[in-house]
Amino acid sequence: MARQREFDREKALDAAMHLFWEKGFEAASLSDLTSRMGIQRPSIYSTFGDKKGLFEAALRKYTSAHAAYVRANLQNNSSVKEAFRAFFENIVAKEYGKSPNWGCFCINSMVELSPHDEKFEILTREHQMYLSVIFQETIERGLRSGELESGINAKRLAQTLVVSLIGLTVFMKSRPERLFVDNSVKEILTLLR
Amino acid sequence: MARQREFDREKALDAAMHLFWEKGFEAASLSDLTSRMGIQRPSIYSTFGDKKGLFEAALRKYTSAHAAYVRANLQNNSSVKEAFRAFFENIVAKEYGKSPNWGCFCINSMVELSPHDEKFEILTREHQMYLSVIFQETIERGLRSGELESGINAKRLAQTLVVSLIGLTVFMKSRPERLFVDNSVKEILTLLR
DNA sequence: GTTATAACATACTGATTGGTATGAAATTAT
DNA sequence: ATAATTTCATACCAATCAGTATGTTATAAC
Repeated sequence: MARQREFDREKALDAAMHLFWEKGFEAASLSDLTSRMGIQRPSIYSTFGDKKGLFEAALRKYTSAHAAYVRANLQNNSSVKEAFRAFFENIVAKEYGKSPNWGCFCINSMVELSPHDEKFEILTREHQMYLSVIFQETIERGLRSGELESGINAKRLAQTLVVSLIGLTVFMKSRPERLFVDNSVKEILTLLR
Repeated sequence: MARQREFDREKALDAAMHLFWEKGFEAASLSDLTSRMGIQRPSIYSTFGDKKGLFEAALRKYTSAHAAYVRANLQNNSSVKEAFRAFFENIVAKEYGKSPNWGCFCINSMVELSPHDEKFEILTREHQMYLSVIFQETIERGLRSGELESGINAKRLAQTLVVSLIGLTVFMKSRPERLFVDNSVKEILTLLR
């Protein structure tokens, strides 16, 4: 018994996600958002509450898609070492393919908002914890199959790979020589022995 | 033949540095800055040009102090392995000591500004390159003394430690369980064999 | 003491910020 | 068709933004 919505909520949210990803929370203005989302200001407020609410919805959309991407990538390959190698090299290749490099929306948000807003501190941390679990399960698969040495501490190594991934992603935002990054990936992967 | 400046340029710059460190470039307003620096708006503009100029001066002050800190820390210890262990553990302990955790000003700036401003892309990248050189020199000292295995690639390992340090610093902003970070540090340090 | 110069504090600028009030248009139940 | 309801576009709000114009105050050269 009312007028039907004219815009696609998910498409609009996707546009907001990309803008926040590029610019961060502060630098993305409502004017930017309305033009990129293709909707008017009151539609944003009625649908997402306020700017922070929209940001949170966008970040949640990103993290769930990102987790699915990581999971699919690591399950893709029967060899665990090869899976991690391809995963890291893909990320490097992808980031060097586009210019400029916006990095990871979740990591960007961790840097910008975590110390100022507990909600985002938790949200961004939990995503990294989730990635760590995916990594750990993959490593444990390699232990079971005998591909990895039994002396490996799966949890500890998974945590280290998460930290390394964050470091790589952030550092690539400053566009260092690719050799620097490639070297680091090689060295990190030696931990999978 | 003119009135003398009433404020201490370095003290004012130091206050600006800490505000930008906490809030980032966008979120730190001129009103914030004037009140924290203890000077008036025109003094900022006459001394530092504009907001970006002030930010750049603050970041340069930070990076040079940070580089000196890192250098001093690693030269402090005759054992290279011990020096890196103490260095990483100090950083972790320091970050967990204070709440909230503002991370590293240079890394924060890399995330916020590098993709949007080439000047800061270069400035932040060069600082990481400089840290990498310090790390490399320290590793080479360990190779010469025989403390480290001769098979180690000093440059590659130094680059990896830089990436790991970035990852740790960023991740700690989300205040993960300390065990997570401690585990990562232990695992990373196994690369120094 | 006079004059030139630079730093000072105050107050202001136009533009932009996040957020909202208002009324028209559209849809469905009755 | 009418009434009820929700979305829409437009226009607006006070507050804040980065940056500056202006006039006063202090200093140094002469």
